[in-house]
Amino acid sequence: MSSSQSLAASPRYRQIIDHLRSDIADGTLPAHAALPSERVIAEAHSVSRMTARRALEALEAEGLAYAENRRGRFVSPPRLKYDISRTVSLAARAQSEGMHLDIEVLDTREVAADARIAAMLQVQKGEALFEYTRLFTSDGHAIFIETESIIARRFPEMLEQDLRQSTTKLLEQVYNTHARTGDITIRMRAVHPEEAECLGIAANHPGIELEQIISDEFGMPFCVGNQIWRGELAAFSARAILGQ
Amino acid sequence: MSSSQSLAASPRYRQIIDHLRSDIADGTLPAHAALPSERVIAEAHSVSRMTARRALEALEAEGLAYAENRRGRFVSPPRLKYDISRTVSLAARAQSEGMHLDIEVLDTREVAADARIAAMLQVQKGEALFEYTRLFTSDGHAIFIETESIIARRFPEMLEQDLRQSTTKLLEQVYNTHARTGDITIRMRAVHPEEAECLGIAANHPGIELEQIISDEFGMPFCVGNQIWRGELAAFSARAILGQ
DNA sequence: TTGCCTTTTTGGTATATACCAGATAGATTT
DNA sequence: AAATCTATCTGGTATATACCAAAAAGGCAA
Repeated sequence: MSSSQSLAASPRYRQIIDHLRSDIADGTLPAHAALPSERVIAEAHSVSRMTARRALEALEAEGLAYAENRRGRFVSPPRLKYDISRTVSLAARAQSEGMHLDIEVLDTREVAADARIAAMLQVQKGEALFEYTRLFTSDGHAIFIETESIIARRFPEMLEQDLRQSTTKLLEQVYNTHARTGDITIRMRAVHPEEAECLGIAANHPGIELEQIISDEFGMPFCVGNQIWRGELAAFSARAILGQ
Repeated sequence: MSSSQSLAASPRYRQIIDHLRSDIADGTLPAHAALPSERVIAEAHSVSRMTARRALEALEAEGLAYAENRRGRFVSPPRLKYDISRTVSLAARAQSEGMHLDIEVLDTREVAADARIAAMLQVQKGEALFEYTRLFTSDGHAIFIETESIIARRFPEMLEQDLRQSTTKLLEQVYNTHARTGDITIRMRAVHPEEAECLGIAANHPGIELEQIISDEFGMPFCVGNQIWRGELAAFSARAILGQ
């Protein structure tokens, strides 16, 4: 068909995007509502399924929708605001703001520090570490996966504790270690296939990785945390104070 | 062909990803080198062009490659580190780290504040603002676009200044206004088609939006900045101090 | 050297088709 | 009521094809 999309008309997949975007904006499609399936859109707009798919994938890239594997696509809820300059423990803060965060422990293990983590924690390579991976959900919807690595000799029996709570609080109450600084790095990347499975979303979903090194009141780092967020759900805020 | 991809073998497009990823990791394909084109990959791996495309798009999502419109796909360079808790002016800091940032002024204009920006700047809706949009590049490669809005009556003749420099410095030297705090919000979203054109990349490219409200030593906000970064090029760092 | 034109290459858009595999809902059986 | 089966829905993977438009490269003429 040689007449399609001619004369500077916007591409058909973009017209579909605009249509769906306005349905989301005006509330016709509320948060977590199912978007029409690829086949339904293809039929309704008289395009091929691949074109419908392109439109839906663009909405995902914009952060307006997310896909659950072979289940369908859904409208993204509002983003969760995370103030990185005031909180190490997100769980505690979310609860104080009326939001409920659930924590599920996916895995716990004891490992030897590799070069990268050893440098961050200022210990020898090979130092024994406790690691645990946890899934944070709200309202039944996965938000991010976190893996923390702590120095084993400093926190004996740590893995026997109940890890379904703020570890900052746990380390304070049980081990008398107080978090004082967090050095944070944020970058964008796609979620790996395994992470996507935990999060219940499609592989290659855009995500934000947040890594933090937590140190005590003496400046000694004792914990490295690595979070991978569903990109469309995160909003990080911080306050910079400019000495000079 | 019913035998393809059976028996838990990974999908063919993922095999192509792995192949290219290792070429990037071991330096066979250095930063900014052209990746093989869709047609070349299709031929080399005996897959259809669409499958080759899926692999390349996944590499983009991972942040390992970027596409320039109808020009080809290229290997991403290392990320630019931006310490948000110590700098408002990225340009000055980048230069001090031996990196050269070029600034190009895309547009300047005088507008009336809309409700959103008025609230951020604590002025009446309709207040006159100066706005300018600038493109930041390094080594000929676009990194992010920034639009700043400042209160016009506080900075007369601002648009007649040379905007190809750190505005923090400019406001200090010309108007004796000192930036003291920056309230920053970071979130992931795709770049809009117009932004993509400025950045010289394909539409829907994953990006990171950084918004900051800059206030003076009296706590009065005087500037709102909005940056949209090519997601694969950004790494934001911050230090949180936990005052309990 | 400069400017122009043509050819080639590149990704962008779009269709039509096919089969697979996980998820789900409804009907049926126990 | 609980378990199971089954048809149907979903997106996931994959092929083959077509034409378009921007970009780049090469050749040619002024």
